[in-house]
Amino acid sequence: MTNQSHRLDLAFGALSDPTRRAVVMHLSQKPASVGELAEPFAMAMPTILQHIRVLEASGLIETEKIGRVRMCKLRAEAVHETEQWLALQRAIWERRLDRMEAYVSHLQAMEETNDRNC
Amino acid sequence: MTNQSHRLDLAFGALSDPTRRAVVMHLSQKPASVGELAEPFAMAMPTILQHIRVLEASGLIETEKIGRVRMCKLRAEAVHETEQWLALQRAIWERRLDRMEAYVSHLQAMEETNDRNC
DNA sequence: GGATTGGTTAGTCATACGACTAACTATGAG
DNA sequence: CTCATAGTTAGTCGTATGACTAACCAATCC
Repeated sequence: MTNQSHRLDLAFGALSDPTRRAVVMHLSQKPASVGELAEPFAMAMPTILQHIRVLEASGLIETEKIGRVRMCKLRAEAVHETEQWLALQRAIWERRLDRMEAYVSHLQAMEETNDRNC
Repeated sequence: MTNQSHRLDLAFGALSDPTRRAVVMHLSQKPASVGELAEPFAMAMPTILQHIRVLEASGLIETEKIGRVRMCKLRAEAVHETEQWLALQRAIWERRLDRMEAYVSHLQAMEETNDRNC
C-alpha cells in the first residue's frame, strides 16, 4: 500500500515536467533511442538522460541497451494504473453528486406532495 | 497550448505528493474544511494550508471561505482533464500495438500462403 | 587501430519544495 | 467585551530538482 503510494509519487512526479511529458508523448507514438528523444529539445544530452532515468524509475517507461544505443518504450500498464487512480477519485465524487441529485429530487417530490395536500 | 501544458504541470505536480493525494481522496468523499483535512495528519496547520494552496492553484480543488472556515471541494472536471491526458497517450500507444498485431497476423497469413504454394 | 558516435558519470550551481515555529487576524460564542 | 477557534502570514532551514560542463567509456565505421 505504501509501496503503491510511492509508485504514484514517482509517476505523478515524473509527469509534472513538460519535457518528460513530451518524451512520453513521443514514446506513445513509437519507441525511440535517447538521442532521438533528445533531438527536439535544446538541451544537453545528460539532462535528457536524467529525465529518462526519472521516467524509468517511475515505471512509466522501460529501456534496454542494444549495442551502444538505448531504446526506450512506454509501459502502458503503468500509464493505466496512474490513470485509474484519477478515475477512481472522480468516480467516487460523481457517485456522490448523483446521490445528492437523487436526494434533491426526492425532497422536491415531497414538497410538491405537501403543496397538494395543504 | 503552453497554458494547457502549464496546467498539467501543476496538476501532476500537485498529485505527486502523498499528503495532497490523501487530501484529494478525502475530498472525493465529501467537501471539507482546512481543519478537517489537517486532522488525519501529524502536520502543522500552515503546512496543510500550503498543500491546499498547491491543489487550488492546480485547479484540482476549489475553496471558499465562509465565516472563519474555508471549505474545500474537488473539481471533477480538472481531475477528468488530467485523466484524459493519460488516457490519450495510452490510446495512441495501444492503437499502435493493435496495428502491429494486425500486421504480424498479415505477415503470418502471407507466409502460410507461401508455404502452400511452394 | 584510430576516429566517431551514442551514451554515461561526476561534479557544480541556482532555484523550488516541504516542513517547521512564531506571531497575527478575524469570526463566532458566552 | 472577552476569549477561543480557524485560518493566515512571514521567515527559516534542509533537501530535492533541473540544468550545465567536462571528462570518460564502449561500440561502430573506415
